[in-house]
Amino acid sequence: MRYWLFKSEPDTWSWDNQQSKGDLGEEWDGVRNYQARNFMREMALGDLGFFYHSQKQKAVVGVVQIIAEAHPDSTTDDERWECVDIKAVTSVKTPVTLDQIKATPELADMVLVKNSRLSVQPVTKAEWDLICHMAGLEVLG
DNA sequence: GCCAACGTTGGC
DNA sequence: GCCAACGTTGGC
Repeated sequence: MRYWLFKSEPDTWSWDNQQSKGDLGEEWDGVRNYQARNFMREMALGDLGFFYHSQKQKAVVGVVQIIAEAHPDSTTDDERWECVDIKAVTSVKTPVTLDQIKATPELADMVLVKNSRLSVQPVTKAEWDLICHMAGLEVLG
């Protein structure tokens, strides 16, 4: 079991949008970055991830699960680009903001902090557990 | 709205 | 294979 973080601009695709898809989930399409794509190729069915709102809110707002491993991105004919499907699992009780993450020494090495432009990124088990705790969630996975 | 950081593209 | 130019992202 590995852990991930998916970043989205809420104006483009929000947590509400994601939740409205229910258990059917949705393709995490549109990624045009090799690093992000490579992480998606590493994802396994059942892996969990955080759903992060960039821009205005800048906070972890939900938990998602991988429901389909990497496959061609239906929004392009360019076969380089692949994506996974994810579904919403649960909303956080309390959003965990970027400010909080930055202010937490144990989270200072997160990719979210170190490489703020990467839209799909790995999260360590320790980071996962701590953020779940900060979000008011039972630790999942 | 600005700008820094970063990734990609294309010419050489 | 290098590097300048360009486009995009995301925090501020």
